Amino acid sequence: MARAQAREQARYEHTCMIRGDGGRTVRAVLDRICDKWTMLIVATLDQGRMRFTELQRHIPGISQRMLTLTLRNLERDGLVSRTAYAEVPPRVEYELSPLGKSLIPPALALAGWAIEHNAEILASRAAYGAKESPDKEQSDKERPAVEQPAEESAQQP
Amino acid sequence: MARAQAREQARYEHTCMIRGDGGRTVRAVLDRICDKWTMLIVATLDQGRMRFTELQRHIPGISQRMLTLTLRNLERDGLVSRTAYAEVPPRVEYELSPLGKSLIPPALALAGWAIEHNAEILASRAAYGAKESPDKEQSDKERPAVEQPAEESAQQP
DNA sequence: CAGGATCCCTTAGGATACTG
DNA sequence: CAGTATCCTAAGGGATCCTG
Repeated sequence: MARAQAREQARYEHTCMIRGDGGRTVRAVLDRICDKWTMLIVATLDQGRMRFTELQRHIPGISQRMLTLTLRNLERDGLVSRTAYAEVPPRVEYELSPLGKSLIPPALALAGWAIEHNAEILASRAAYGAKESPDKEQSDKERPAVEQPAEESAQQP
Repeated sequence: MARAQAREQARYEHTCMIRGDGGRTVRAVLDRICDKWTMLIVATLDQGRMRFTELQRHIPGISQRMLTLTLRNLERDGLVSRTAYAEVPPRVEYELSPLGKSLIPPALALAGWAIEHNAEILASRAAYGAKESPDKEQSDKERPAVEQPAEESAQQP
């Protein structure tokens, strides 16, 4: 399995990323930022410091395992700071560090792009699905993608 | 396994992303953009139209399977356009669509952030590793992360 | 409450071989 | 050359149970 290692190396070594630096930096950051939850947590914490359970409630789909894990990584990278109060019912609060906050603007840039071009993407996918497989119209379930779930009623059960 | 579905739904439904829209759009885009190769391909194609093999050479670690797959997704989402020439040795060229190009600036924003704050992150991780587990100093291999592989000699074999 | 420890399953993605 | 088809592994991540 040294092969895999080599590949990873190559990915880092090579200079084919958003030009600006070699690209490894960017690659690394993306790897870090792009797991299922990091961005969500950062975005949520951007609304203010919060404690564990609170976070969990603000981020619907997350499991406490993943919350813990991701928070740990963020803490370790210096994006969020963790403060534990030595109280009887334990209380721990998380908060975006300045570094963490600095991630928000670029993130917003991406968000902006997403919002702005969402429709085009949807259209493109529709077109693509239509022309490529007109018969096998099970083109749904292919990928949840960007389609709004038709906000039935935003009320929770 | 309807549970998993429910979770996914929740993730999309909920309004806790980079505020601006509900967040589902962003969530979706991130999901789409953040796999291992999408950004790399987009960045590479930003340097000009390219054919399959060329791309493969420009993106070291990628397998042709992943190249194909990711390209297909990008094409389908309208980020890249594919042109096949009916020639004897088949030739296919890929190129960023306007939509695809529009992704570059926000991507650069993120890249900029990465480059700018790389050092801080590294420092934080070093500090974290040092204080949390001073004995088990196998803190390497934890994550390749952002550390430059000490560009031994950028010459390929 | 805030998490650590386990178990387990799904999936991204690499390796390899085959075709038009 | 530009893929498609298979097979298979590592790992991301969910569910659960347990504790200070």
